[in-house]
Amino acid sequence: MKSTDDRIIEAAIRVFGRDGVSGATTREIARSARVNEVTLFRHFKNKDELLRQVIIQCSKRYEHVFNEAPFATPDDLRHTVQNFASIYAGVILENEDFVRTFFGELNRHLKLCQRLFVDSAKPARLKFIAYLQAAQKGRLIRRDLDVVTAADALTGMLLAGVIRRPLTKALYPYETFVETCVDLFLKGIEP
Amino acid sequence: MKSTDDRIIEAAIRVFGRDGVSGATTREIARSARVNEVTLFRHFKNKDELLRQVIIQCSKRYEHVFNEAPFATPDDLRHTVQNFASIYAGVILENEDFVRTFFGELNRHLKLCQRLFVDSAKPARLKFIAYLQAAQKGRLIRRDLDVVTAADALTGMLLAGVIRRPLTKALYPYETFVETCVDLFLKGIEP
DNA sequence: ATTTCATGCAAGTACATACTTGCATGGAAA
DNA sequence: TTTCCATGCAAGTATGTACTTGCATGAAAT
Repeated sequence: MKSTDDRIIEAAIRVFGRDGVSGATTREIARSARVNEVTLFRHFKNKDELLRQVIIQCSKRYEHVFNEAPFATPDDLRHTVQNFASIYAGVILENEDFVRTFFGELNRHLKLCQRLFVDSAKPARLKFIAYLQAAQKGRLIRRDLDVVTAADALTGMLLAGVIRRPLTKALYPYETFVETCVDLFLKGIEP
Repeated sequence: MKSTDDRIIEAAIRVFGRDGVSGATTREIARSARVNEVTLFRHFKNKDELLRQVIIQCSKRYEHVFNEAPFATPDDLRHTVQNFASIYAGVILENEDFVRTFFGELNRHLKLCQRLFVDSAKPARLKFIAYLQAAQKGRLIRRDLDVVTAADALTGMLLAGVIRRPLTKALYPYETFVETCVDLFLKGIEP
């Protein structure tokens, strides 16, 4: 049995993702959580506080997924990149609407978005970059490449694929797109 | 001397970009256009109609930029890709807030966003893809690559770079990121 | 000189939304 | 059994926002 807090947060995630932050109403969130609107305000001081808790909750979740799934396979660069890309793509695809909405809110909620998108993925990002740097020392990646920027270029492709998905899903499935991105990246970093 | 219509649309572009679609108020748009709020409603039936006109106006602008700037240089793949990337990056970077906001609105205004992001860039996109296909026939690009998806991967990197910019600009300037993307892409498509 | 027209301004309407208060209820803990 | 405590419900407040109406004004067209 889920706690009322959790039900409200789950509902808020759905409604924020669907209607946007200022488009989401406390009434609709409460309705979606099957809870009286008053109960919502008994659990969360106000809409802003609810938003904060939603972000904190989601950040923890993302961080957990990133940290639980080991992606680095020693001596197998291709495999490592594929794993990393697949985990990263998986997380954002599962939270497609939510992710899209909050990138749209970047200017209006910079701090929260930083926690949501940067802090939660930081350990995994650093681990991936460290792996690339090691591979670069081992001559598996060309020396003239800035692997930090390159890593962000990879996640950027995957992110854009999700954000644009409603515009492109008639053209190709997202999985195909991810494959091409990984393919491009791997060929692109070769010496 | 700019027409009142134009002043209102310019203001709406700014305010929509800054405050989001449902966050933007007609009062604030009017204020920003230095026009009485009543005047705004005399020129545009309602907020939705103003939104439509804003999108139409911006689409035309983007389309114009894409069509005016010739990027294809025969027999110089690198140059062509660089040109295309630089034009594409230029347009979205100049409209950073607006672009971010409306990608966040993709689910809620699919049709308008399609016009804004897909239709306006369609001719340029097709031209670029045709160029890549020709280069692929000329053995400048590896045969196993799906150039359509690859082209979208390139624009995806550039787009994500802009959308994430408030989160990354402390790390590297956008221009550096664009260079790395083009570099990765060019190496990635080589036979 | 007269008319036309775009605009400003003051005021107001209707509605939605965030948030509050007071009371009733039912189930779990004491 | 009694006491809590979380919740529901009805009602209400305060504010913001889209949008309207009526009138005044000044500049340009006739």
